[in-house]
Amino acid sequence: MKTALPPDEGISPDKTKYSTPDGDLPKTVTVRLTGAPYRADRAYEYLIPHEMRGSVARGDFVIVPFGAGNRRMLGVVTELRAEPETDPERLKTLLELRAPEYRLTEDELALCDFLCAHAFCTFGDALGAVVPSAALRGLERRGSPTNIKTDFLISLADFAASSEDDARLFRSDAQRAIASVLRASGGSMTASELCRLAGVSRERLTPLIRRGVLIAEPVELVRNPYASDGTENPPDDNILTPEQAEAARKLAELVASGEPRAALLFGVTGSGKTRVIKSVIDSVVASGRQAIVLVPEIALTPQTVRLFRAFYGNRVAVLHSQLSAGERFDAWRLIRAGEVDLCIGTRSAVFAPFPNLGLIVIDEEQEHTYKSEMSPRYHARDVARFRCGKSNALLLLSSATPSVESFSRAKRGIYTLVELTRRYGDAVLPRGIIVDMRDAARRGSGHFISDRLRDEIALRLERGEQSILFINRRGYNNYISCPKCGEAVMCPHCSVALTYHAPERRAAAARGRLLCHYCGFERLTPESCPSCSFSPLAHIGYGTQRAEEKLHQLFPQARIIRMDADTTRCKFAHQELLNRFREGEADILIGTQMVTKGHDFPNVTLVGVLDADSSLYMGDYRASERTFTLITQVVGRAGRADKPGIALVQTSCPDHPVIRLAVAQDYRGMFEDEEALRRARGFPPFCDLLTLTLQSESEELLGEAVKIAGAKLRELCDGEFSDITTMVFGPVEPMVYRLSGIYRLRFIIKCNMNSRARALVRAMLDVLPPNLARRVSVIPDVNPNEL
DNA sequence: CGCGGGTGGCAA
DNA sequence: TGCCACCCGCGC
Repeated sequence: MKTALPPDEGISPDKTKYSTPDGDLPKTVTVRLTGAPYRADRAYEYLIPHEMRGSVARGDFVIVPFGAGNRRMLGVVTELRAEPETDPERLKTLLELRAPEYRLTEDELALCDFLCAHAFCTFGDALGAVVPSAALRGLERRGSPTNIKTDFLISLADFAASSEDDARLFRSDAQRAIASVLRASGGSMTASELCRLAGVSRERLTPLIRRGVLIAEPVELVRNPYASDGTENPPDDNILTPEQAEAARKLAELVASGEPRAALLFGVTGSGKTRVIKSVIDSVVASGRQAIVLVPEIALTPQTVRLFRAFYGNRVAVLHSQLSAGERFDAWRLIRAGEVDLCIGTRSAVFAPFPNLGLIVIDEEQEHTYKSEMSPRYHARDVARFRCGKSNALLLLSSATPSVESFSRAKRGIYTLVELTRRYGDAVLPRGIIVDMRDAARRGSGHFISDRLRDEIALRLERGEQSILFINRRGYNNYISCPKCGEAVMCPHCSVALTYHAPERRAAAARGRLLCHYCGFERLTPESCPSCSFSPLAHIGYGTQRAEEKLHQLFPQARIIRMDADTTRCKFAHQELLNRFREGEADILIGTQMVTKGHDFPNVTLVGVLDADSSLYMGDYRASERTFTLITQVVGRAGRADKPGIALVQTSCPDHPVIRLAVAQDYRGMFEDEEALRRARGFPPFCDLLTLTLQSESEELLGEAVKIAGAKLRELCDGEFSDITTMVFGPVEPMVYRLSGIYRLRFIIKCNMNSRARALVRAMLDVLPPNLARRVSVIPDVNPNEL
């Protein structure tokens, strides 16, 4: 169902917008360009031509002449000046001014500034995050409205309302069908809907409109791929338990405080965090404000949307990167116009331009997906905190396994800690059992399903119950290598081994492919070793594909769904696989992280973690925390309803404290250990980690640049920036030294990310001499996911 | 980034 | 001498 937008309300005239702080009409403006590279990303001053005086305002889009060739470039006005700062003789003049309906709001400009300062990006990159690209498209050319899809609202002319003259007015079957559909509707409908219901093509309307029998009125359409979700389900009872009600009351109080607040909603899986959040949103919406709910990945949006649509109907918008440009633009316009109360989406939805923001919820706040790995490299939590600060809104972090950083802040009183301790209906947490795999490992890599796990799966099959198996690796196995010379088959563009993917059609004699999980490179599996021609090659390790195959061997009768990046390529595949599993169309669900979170499967009584150690030794200071989170989440999937469940955790380090804590679902235990360790070693939350990555296609130039940058960095830290505490490490190779043909080396700096530290970063951004800067880039990243 | 001006290598 | 490829600085 498509919704028509109301006509634009227009911009209220406001003299102060068009004059300088002193009340004078401005002579010049400063402009930030949307397409400038970092080195040219400054404010430039331009003269305002006479005809634009009094109509140009801060936030307006303008076309300016730029550079020696006076290229036409799109820019944004950031300041109005009564007196030019530069000699007017040397200034160029604005070429064009875009209509005020495109003007950026003060909130949007502030967000751009925030991103430039904290993520060290260009104004153009910041703008690209703050407004959807479709809102910018077309602005470079003169004025036409951007990517607004229109349809026509069709109604019958008055003289055709009764059926007296039908024979004369409607002369064919198609025309009579149109008339009857319209009469049945009793009013008007969009042309597309009318044609669909009447079963006629669009062209059939034209003659009727030309003769005036039908009246067509253009309307703006809103594309909404989630329109059919949820509204059909009646809301379930939403009575809160006393504990939940108390949590909701506390949080609503924070929202109503009229001050910026932050809280951590901490509760085990199944404790009803979502119900509490829903209740807080109710109070936000009741006070005329709007809320944003962030979820960690696109795959989790449909279920969240369905839930909230059941309550708020079509006053819910969705924003994430998999929407088409038009869909995203339409959702954005509805939000900006205050036509919806709630926006659900992934990281980028933190920019949802609500006019009166009251709440930002970050669900599963510890998830690494909230940190952007591309410019602008922001963390949604930081942007949310900034926005909540400006709007006196509540930032609500929610998790069963909060990040150590956030829980530490809650402990120190920076966030209000709101805790839910009881599982819904007093369901018990699944019993966790550690399975020692050291014996199995000795028997060879083929034994990655222990006897114990096999027996438990068999038991579930017998009872008609379901199992979920989690394995942290996709593909058939880790890599293939030569038993003779020991070489693994590597990606030609990256310094990583390729992963073998078996052909999906099991009957096919086709050879499998080798895939690079980093750059996407793909090749046929070689028959023999590329360096010494030895054959056959050995397959090392196992992934989801091989585990699935093994399960088929062990349980030929079992129905298995595999869920990983390869089986969820297309748009709604993820949701569909989960639905099928929930409907009982399969006995076993096996997959990567995506099987671990956010789904309620009442018939699942067994959860198996095939290799709990895989994330334990990845050399990152968060390895323990991540392992804990992963295992805890997947263990929480078992036995949510009336049936008790068990969780088998296979590991080669059965005595490792983190594995034990995770199996016991002891978050606080993990937190205490981890906090002590990080305090001792100087890791977040006791400092920030800043990386400066240098990258180049040329290994020599990179080496040269790293020498210069390293010397300069240490010089700055010991000299100009000796007032702040910094520790410099490196240069070190990232996990992957060469990626898509680009070599990378990085410095790691421990510091507190304040304005002085940011000044240090900015100083580092132009340490390279221009000849080197052209071919080596310097990329700063604050608290990156990968070290 | 992309222009323009400078430079230097090289063929005629 | 003339041409072009590449380097480099700058943009208001």
